[in-house]
Amino acid sequence: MPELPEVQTVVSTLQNQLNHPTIQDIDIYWDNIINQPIDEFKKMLIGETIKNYRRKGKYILLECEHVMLIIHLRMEGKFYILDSSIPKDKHTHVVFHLDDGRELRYHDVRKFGKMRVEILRDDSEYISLKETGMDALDENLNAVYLYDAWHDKNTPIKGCLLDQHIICGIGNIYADEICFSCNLHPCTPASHLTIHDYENIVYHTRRILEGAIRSGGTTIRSYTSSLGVTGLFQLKLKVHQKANEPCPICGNKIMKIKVVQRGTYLCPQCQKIK
DNA sequence: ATACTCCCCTGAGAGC
DNA sequence: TGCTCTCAGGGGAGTA
Repeated sequence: MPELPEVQTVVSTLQNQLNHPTIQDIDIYWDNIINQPIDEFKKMLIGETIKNYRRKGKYILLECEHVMLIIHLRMEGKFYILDSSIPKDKHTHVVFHLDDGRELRYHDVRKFGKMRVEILRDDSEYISLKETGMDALDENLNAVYLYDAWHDKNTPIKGCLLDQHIICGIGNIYADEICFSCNLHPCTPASHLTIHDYENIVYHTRRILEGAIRSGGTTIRSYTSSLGVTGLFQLKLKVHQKANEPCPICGNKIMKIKVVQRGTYLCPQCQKIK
C-alpha cells in the first residue's frame, strides 16, 4: 500500500523514465478510476505535455502546461511504462499514449485508485487536495503545529497520524513505526501527549519516512512500485506485520490489535498507554 | 464537531 | 481439488 515514501519513489521513477512527453491519446477501461466526467478528463489532458513531477502527501502531481493531473494510488495503484506492442493485462485501467511511442499504463488490481485533471492553479485550490494538511516532510512541520491541532483531541494518536487533514502522507505501516519509535501506545489519546512527545513525533516521522525513501519504499503484501522496482524498507520495519515476533528493543512479543478500524502492531512493553 | 458504518474492489488464505 | 467465507485497507459519503 503506497504511502508517502512509495509515492515519492513512483514520482522519481516517472520523472527519470518519462522526461517530458506529450499525451496524444487516452484509453480508459474502468470509468470509476476517473474522478470526473470521462469526456472532460480526456479533453483537458490530450495534447498536454508533462512539465514537472512532484507529490503532496500520497497524491501524485503531474504538472502540464495548462493543467495538473492529480493521482491517488490508494491501495494498489501503480504505473508501468511500456511499448505499445506489449499486450495490456486485465488490471490495466487507464492507458496514456505518449508521443515517443511508449504508453504510460495505470494498473490497479483493487480499482480503488483515483485520478482527476484540474486547471493549473495554486496547490491550495485544487479540489483533489482540499482536505490535505501539511505534507509529512514539509520543512515547516513542527511540534507546535501538531500540538495546536491535536492537544484537545481524545482521538487515539494513531488515528491522528492517519488523518490527512493536519499532516498528510502517513498510512498504516508508518503510523505503527512512528508510534513504536516514540514509545507511544497507538491508543493513547492525543490530549495525553506532552510537547516532548510531539517533538518526538516530528523527529521520528521525518527520520522514518526519509529512511524509507532512501530504501525505495516498502514492499509489503501486493504493493510493488512501478516498473517492477521493489523497495527494501520492509527489512527495516520494527513492528508492522510482525505479530508474535520479538520486539527489537526488549524482546517481548509484538502484538496485533485493532485501532480506529486498522490492523495495528505494537510492543505492549515498550508502548504503554499514558 | 465527532464517531461510527458502509462502500468501492479483488485476491489471498482459512476452513470444510 | 474446489467451493465459500473472511479479511485487508484509503478515503469519501452517509448516518446517528
